[in-house]
Amino acid sequence: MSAIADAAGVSRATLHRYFPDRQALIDAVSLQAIRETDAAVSAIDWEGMTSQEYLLAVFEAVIPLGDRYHLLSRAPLDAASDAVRDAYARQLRGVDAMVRWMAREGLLASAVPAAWAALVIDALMYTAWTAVRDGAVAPRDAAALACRTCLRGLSEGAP
Amino acid sequence: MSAIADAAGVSRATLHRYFPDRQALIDAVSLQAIRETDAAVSAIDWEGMTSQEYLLAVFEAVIPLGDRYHLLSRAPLDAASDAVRDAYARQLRGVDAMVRWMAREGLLASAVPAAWAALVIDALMYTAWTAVRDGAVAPRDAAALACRTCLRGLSEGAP
DNA sequence: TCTATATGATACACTAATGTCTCATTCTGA
DNA sequence: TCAGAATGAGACATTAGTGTATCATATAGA
Repeated sequence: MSAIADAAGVSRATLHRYFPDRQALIDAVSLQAIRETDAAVSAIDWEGMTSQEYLLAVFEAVIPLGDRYHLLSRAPLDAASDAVRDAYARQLRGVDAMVRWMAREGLLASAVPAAWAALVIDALMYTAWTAVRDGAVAPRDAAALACRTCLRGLSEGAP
Repeated sequence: MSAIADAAGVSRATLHRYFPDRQALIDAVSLQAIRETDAAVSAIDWEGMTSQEYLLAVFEAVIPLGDRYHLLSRAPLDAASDAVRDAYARQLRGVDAMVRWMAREGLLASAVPAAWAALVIDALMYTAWTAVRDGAVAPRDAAALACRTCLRGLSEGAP
């Protein structure tokens, strides 16, 4: 809390006035992250898109928001408020819906369970962000690389 | 430390006799995890294997060891001892070597940087383990799924 | 059996962090 | 200008956790 107050250029007392305790702050930051992500994804006009194009658009929209989730990944979800848990569950359902769309368009190999596809999409989003952050991949390439890795990785065919 | 001592069926005092402080314990567990992984990977007889077969064998050997790394992922690496940092760097070089082998055999698309390939392999190993742990994927399928996702995801071709 | 070693239980000092409170100061808007 | 609101600085009590030390007991091996 001290470090956060310092980084915000604010005294610790003021921080506690806005967020009574630690968990309230974490909840607020979590909700903010989820809302930003929702907004970025909702802004995509998917009319007339294939699911491939949509997936790429989602990667492009979400990867730059990776820093919102970085610290949050250490915050135990079961300590969060109901609002945060609900919002998070909604996000997961969004990924599932995308996977079902991909499946309808025949982009999922029969050997690939939907649950695995959703996990891979999540994991590659996070990996793409860390790759950009650490300079392993150029920011302009990250979304295309991650999207391509998902699409080919999950689709039918050999190898 | 108290929780660990309890889980080990040992008093906190005894725990401190074996590991003087917290960091010593984390270092010991880290080294153990890395050595177990090294042993599992070294046990693979890669003579006459293609890099594809080798990658599958590595996934099969390493995924069951995921729990060794789970808690460690929260331990800041720069607080670790030199021995741990060295061992970890060696492991990363091992992944790089595997990626170079795959590249020599033409399994890496020209659009896919080696650094991205290494990150994807790492990420999917961890994802496969969590998928098994959470029951999203059957243990016997995990390695094949992750390996397949890597190989197709990183290789040349459309989509 | 006897001795050395390992362990458990417990107490202790110390640190870091959290959350609360008070009071003086600053700023903001009518 | 002036009143109300926001902030900063600092003190305070509380808690959790860490590492150390001590002593009695249990255990194993010669």
